Amino acid sequence: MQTDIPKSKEIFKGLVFTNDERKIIDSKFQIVKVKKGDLILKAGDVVDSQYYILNGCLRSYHIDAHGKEHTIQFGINNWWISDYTAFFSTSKAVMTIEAIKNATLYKISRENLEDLYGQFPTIESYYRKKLENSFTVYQKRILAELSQSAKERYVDFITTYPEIEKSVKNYHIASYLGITTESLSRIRKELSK
Amino acid sequence: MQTDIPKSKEIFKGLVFTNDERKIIDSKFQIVKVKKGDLILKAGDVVDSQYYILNGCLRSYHIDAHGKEHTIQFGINNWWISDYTAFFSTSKAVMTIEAIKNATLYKISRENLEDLYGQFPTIESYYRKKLENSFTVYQKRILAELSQSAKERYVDFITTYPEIEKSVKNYHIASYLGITTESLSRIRKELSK
DNA sequence: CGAAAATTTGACATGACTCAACTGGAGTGG
DNA sequence: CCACTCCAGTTGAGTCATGTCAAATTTTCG
Repeated sequence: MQTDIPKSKEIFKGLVFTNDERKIIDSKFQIVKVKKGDLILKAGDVVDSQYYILNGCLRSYHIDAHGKEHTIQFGINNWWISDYTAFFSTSKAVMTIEAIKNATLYKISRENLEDLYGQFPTIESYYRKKLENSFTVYQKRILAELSQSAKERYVDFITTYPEIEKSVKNYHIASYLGITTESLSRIRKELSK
Repeated sequence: MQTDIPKSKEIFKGLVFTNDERKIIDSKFQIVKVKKGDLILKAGDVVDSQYYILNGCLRSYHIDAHGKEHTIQFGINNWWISDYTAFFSTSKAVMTIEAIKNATLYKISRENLEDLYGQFPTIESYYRKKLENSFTVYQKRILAELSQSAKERYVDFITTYPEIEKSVKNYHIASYLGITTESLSRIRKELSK
């Protein structure tokens, strides 16, 4: 039975709960299995959930005015993914989230999450830390875009996220770095020397 | 007397407190006056405070490996400023914060802030919202850097932040947009036609 | 195996950078 | 009140990184 899987042990690894507490927490999450190519969220959708990634690989991307895709985030084991901008402001999604590989997710709604915040302060501070971390990661990315060449950013990417590199296509990486696949190809050729 | 200024009325405009509560809150903030050119934080410093800007204008910037400055944030009336990456992780500052104009700030230490969190849940959620907003702003900026030309980003900047444009030099804006002053000058010439 | 998808390559275009020189204004001091 | 300096902004010429478009090649996978 799916409901017997102790999701809280996966998700909140550092936190301590009693068995009864774990039952409550686990009941707030819903297992979602997606296949490669599936979209779990489309631009324009109402966003009322976020997703913990048990396994698999996903990416969230934005399609700009010229129809080009820009990857904002990849997600693998143990990461979270959603359109947070829309999730926070209860506005419509500007991002699309796609499974790059088959994946198993634990979905939680805003409502259930707020329930957990109320009952478990440690969960609220877990999410706060997560948000603070994401903020820091975003700031680093802004600085990287302002100060580094495409080549430097690519090298940083593959050294920082070797696990992600294994799971995604080069054109996904290009769309994360903000360059064309052709440019990425030339950078890779340069580096292989 | 400085301590009689009701800081909480400025800072937490939407929130309701009793007079006694306001006294407690106000006591956690310290008034700091800075002159144009002053640095309130330098890269390498320990960061244990954040600042509410009552008036004036500041910017936070990072100096990269080639010695170039990249402005991460401007701050004017009613905004907050700090090196949040360092503040959150209690690590050393990577940002420098400079007063662009004389300014009056309300400073709060991490310790005092955590006190307030404990006593006033509405303050904790005020800061959560603030963080969520900043996250959203950063995401927009990442997407702008990935998908827009320097000219488009400049136009966005001056329409989104007309108040800031008034207070800062063009070379500050250039360092925010990630372009040289020469390029910005050419963009402005183009637009003036 | 064969078709579709992903990547690479080539030729050329372009936006932004670099460096150096110049302009115009805002003080400042003789 | 002029000469001087400093600072911000502008302009010009040449360069470079990355983009565009088209075609060739390689990889993936049904």
